[in-house]
Amino acid sequence: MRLIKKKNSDSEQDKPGRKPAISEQELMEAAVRLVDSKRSVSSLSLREIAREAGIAPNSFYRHFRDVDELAVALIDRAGRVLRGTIREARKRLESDRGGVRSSVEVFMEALDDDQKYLKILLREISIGSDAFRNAVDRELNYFEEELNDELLRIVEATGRKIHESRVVAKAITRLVFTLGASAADMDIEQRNKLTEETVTMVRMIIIGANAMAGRK
Amino acid sequence: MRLIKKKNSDSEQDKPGRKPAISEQELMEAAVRLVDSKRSVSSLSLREIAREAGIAPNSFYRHFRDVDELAVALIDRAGRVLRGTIREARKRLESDRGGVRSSVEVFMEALDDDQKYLKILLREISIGSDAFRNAVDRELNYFEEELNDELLRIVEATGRKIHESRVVAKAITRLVFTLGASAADMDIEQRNKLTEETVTMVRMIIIGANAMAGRK
DNA sequence: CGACTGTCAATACATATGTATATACACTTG
DNA sequence: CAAGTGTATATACATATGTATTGACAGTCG
Repeated sequence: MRLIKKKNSDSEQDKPGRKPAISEQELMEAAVRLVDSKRSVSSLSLREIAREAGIAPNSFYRHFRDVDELAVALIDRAGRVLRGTIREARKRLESDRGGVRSSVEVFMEALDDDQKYLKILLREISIGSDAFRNAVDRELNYFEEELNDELLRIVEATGRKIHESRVVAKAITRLVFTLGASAADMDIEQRNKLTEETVTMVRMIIIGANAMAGRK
Repeated sequence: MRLIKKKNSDSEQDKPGRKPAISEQELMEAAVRLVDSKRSVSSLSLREIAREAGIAPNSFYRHFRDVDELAVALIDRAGRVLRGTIREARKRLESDRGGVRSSVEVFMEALDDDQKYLKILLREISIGSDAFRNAVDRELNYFEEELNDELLRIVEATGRKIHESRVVAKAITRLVFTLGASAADMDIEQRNKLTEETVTMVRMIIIGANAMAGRK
């Protein structure tokens, strides 16, 4: 006998009889709330999410066909957040010296900022449905491509050479993502240490790639 | 009204009234059989595993308290396989030139050899209970340490210097594991390409670390 | 106004899960 | 042989899950 009605006029309303007491957004947030260090999105049950969101189990279907569909939507959202992060990191990468550190820092900070979204993306790489994995893969490749572009730009700008820029981009991407994922549950101190290490690793790769280009 | 009895006299028998129609081994294998590209060990249900193993659900308890306990046992087993792989890779790493490639190859081959075990370890890093994650972490650190030892040995032997060998070991470990995990579901051609890339990446890191040590 | 439409809740059901209890069997040991 | 022990089974139960059905309500449009 619930008579509570909740209006949300902040999103688009186009169709006729439309009165969403809850939005996809809110459902996604409910799911995010349930994802902690030991639970993956795809392991959540429909009823669980509905419960957390305060709606009847069946109402879930009005918004998503599946939990998986919700999950993909989450990844897409995380992707958007990530792109913002990339844009920021790119800016800071312009100069070679010091650029690496602050780029990595941007990424690590993003783990806190838009909090869970990025964490989720990082962690759920290995699990979940095909659709899910594909969504994550898309984001990873996007990151890789962006990084590659940036490397090529730097090469052109500085006149320095680089060996197999695509492989360099891939190595850096995988490393940063992997380490970022494990950083998600760390305290500040540990994370700072990890950030330092990551910076060193990235430098090693870049310097190594330069050296290999030189020798050739 | 099952009267089928299965004897297995191949394992140890110490306690008095002992007649395990099924062994922990077989239970673990049943679980492995159920783990495909989209299912993690920890997502399997007790009943599912029991069904696959051909025993009653309750019989599961005679061997493991939990599915998680089974999972940890699996990781331990994977660890043992991994250590064998490391030992092999180490041998081939002795010489710097060509050693990297064949070491990486050993690792990639191990993905097929003892098949699922390594795959499972690689994939389940991000999911599962704390006990599970700890078990995986232990193996990762072990690998890292071994690699570090080897790097130091090479440094001493060749007189070449290396910058922050621990970080180098960590970078290589994470990279190889991450890429190995994604290689698990690839066809031969793709995997060969990935192996090449991985070799290049590892070389970049080592050369970069050498260069950084030189500059210092 | 009345018809329509999209959103939600309530109820219900078949199925799956973890586990408690009780029991049958086989083997060891005295 | 009788007792004890470990292994396995069958049955049962409370609970959780995905989803089908039905109906209530609020907005929109004619």
